[in-house]
Amino acid sequence: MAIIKAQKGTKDILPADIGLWHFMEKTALDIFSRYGAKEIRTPIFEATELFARGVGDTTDIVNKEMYTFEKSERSLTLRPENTAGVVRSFIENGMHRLSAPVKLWYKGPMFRYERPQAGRQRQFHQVGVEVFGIKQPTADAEVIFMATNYLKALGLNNLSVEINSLGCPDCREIFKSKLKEVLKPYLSEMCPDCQTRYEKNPLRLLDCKVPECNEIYAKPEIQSVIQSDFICDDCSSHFEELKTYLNELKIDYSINKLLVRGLDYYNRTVFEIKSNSLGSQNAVCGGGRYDSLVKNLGGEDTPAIGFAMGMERLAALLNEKMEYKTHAFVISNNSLEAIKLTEEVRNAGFSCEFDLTNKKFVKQLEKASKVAKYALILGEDEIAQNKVTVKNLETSEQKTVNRDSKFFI
RNA sequence: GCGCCUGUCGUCAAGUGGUCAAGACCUCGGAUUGUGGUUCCGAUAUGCAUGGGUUCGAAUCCCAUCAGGCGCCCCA
Repeated sequence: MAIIKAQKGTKDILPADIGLWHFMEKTALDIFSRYGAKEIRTPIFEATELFARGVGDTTDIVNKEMYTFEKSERSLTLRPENTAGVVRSFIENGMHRLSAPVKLWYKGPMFRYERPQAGRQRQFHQVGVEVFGIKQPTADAEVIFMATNYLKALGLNNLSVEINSLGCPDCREIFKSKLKEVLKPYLSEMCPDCQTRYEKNPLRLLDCKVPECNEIYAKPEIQSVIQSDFICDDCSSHFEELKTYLNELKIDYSINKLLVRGLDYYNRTVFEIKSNSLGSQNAVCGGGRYDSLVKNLGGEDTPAIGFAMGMERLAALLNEKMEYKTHAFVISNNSLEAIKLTEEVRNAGFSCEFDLTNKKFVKQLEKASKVAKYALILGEDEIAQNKVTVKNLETSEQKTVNRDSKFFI
């Protein structure tokens, strides 16, 4: 009979890798807590409309990548990202009445119907942070600190931070129309993708990889528009203040004027953190400010900023195996005594196992050396004297001690 | 949705039309009569993703399907 396999783009996280995931999750709790962030867990599925209104119905994520299904005449969707869900919960639970800022973090699976490739799955995991209620750039800085400190705590150093400001809706519209105007004469020479982007999201034109397009965009009159500081005075001073904080705190970053991001809700600050050892899906973190999303979803007008990180991509960079070893393995040909001692050690708070099949001494020791740090040898002599021989399986040191002493620590 | 590549034991892998489909690791059994990870012996694919086709003969050639990898698009 044919076996049933995991679905395309989904993966098991096996015991051999789970240590790494526990490490990422524990570090998230540890680091984000230092900033006063609290974990929130929202449902895996939400009303489809939440994503259409929240993420934006012109985005690819909403247009072609959602897992949507009908149940009891409702249209439901497996969350493709978690900002919309967290915002929904923020509004629904009246969190705007909590003392600002409200700092939330989350981790969990997300679902996007895409062609899988390196660093991209259909079910993948994100860990992210959202900070609500602060319009000042101090929040932008703090969110970027949270991201960089988390990555540092994981032991990831060779990552580059890129930032940009998209401006507010007003100044962005002016920039968009300027850009479209200067590009209009070349529209017919651009690649088909760029022609649709020209209408849909002109800002995205700029990081096209087709050589012909790049030639066009390299023209002086177009570069002068791209490189111009189009953002208004308020947006500009917000961005300058953020840069001051990053400079003073010695965060290594660069400004990428082409950094746009694909979700509709961003304004002002956007940022990405990239690795150069991940192939083409190289962003481990993406985030930005979304000051109008809470209001657009029906809540009180509340500024907000956040980020999300792809945990599979982090795991790919953290290639160390963190396999758990059992603390102790009891070796004895007396099953009853082995059970008793094993339970004693477990009750003292340590992981412990014994050979359930009562194999020969040598086999038990061999098994112990594979799975445990210590062997607790309980032979005829030890039982008779109420003792146990404790052997360190890495150093081979061993000593025989009284059974009731704290030998296992 | 598009392009390129791949699919042999749990894992890595040899084999490119004609002996019983190498080998290694893992796993399991045994030997060495209480000391392993670093000894020795043995077991483990009538099967080469699946379904068709070509051929006297196919894991090896062809087609389709499925799955995987990489890239485009997009994104974490």
